[in-house]
Amino acid sequence: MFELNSRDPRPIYEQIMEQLRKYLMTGVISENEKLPSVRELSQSLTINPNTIQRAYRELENQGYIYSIPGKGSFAASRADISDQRKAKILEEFETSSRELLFLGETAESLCKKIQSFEKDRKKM
Amino acid sequence: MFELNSRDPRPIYEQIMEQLRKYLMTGVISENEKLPSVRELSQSLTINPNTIQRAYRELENQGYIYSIPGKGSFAASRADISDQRKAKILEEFETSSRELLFLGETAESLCKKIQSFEKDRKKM
DNA sequence: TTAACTGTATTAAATGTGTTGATACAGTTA
DNA sequence: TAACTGTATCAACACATTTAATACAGTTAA
Repeated sequence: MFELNSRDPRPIYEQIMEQLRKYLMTGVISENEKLPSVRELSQSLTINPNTIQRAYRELENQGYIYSIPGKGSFAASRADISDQRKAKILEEFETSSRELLFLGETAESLCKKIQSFEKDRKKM
Repeated sequence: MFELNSRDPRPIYEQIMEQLRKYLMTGVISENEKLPSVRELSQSLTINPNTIQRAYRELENQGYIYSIPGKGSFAASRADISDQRKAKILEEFETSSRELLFLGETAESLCKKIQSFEKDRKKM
């Protein structure tokens, strides 16, 4: 389910966070679904449990997952994702949009891309 | 002109890169305009010249600026920005757009934002 | 030509972050 | 009770970032 890319310069815990977000968005993981345990995932990826723990802790802070001691970690509902996290994504959206416009992309071409992203979502 | 934010967790050289890109996009710095020299900027920011040098080196690799030994560093034209850099920005745009759609934003609301960004540009 | 600028390169040391490893404690479940 | 869960802590190591001190070469103006 989870995979690591040794060429990726980002920290391992960030790679895991990104993959889990992606699985949530694409429906590979559903709301309230149980995630692999810290130890289980650390064994299957051959990395230290502390690294998984860090990824899970930050994902919980951002509202993507919730953990119950003794039971496990679970995917949260998208309504639980923190406003702080949403604000950060909006900022990335604004920054990249403005730079693409600066580079010559038109508003129309960017809007078309967004509409095609939306179509991808509806296929699920 | 340039400022550092000690609360910003990003490396200093990245903060400088982001500010220069922003100044280029907003027209604060024009094409072929001379930038502060490595030593000058390092003194005004009270940081090591090597850190400025690194920011300038990477900005040059991405095509945002060009340097002439003995003369100085200058803002490049937007046409010189590397395709690799453009591809990276497009990727950030796609990632943030898809996640915002997942979080409930509509394609229409995102397109409206882009159109307002475009209006901001035309005011310059 | 000299002096004072420019960019660039190199090496070493200090610091912070990411990661590992080992260990421990408490709650849950069969 | 045994085997799971999450969580916490500490020490050690690797690596990236930053500083510091120099050095060299091209440009420019006095």
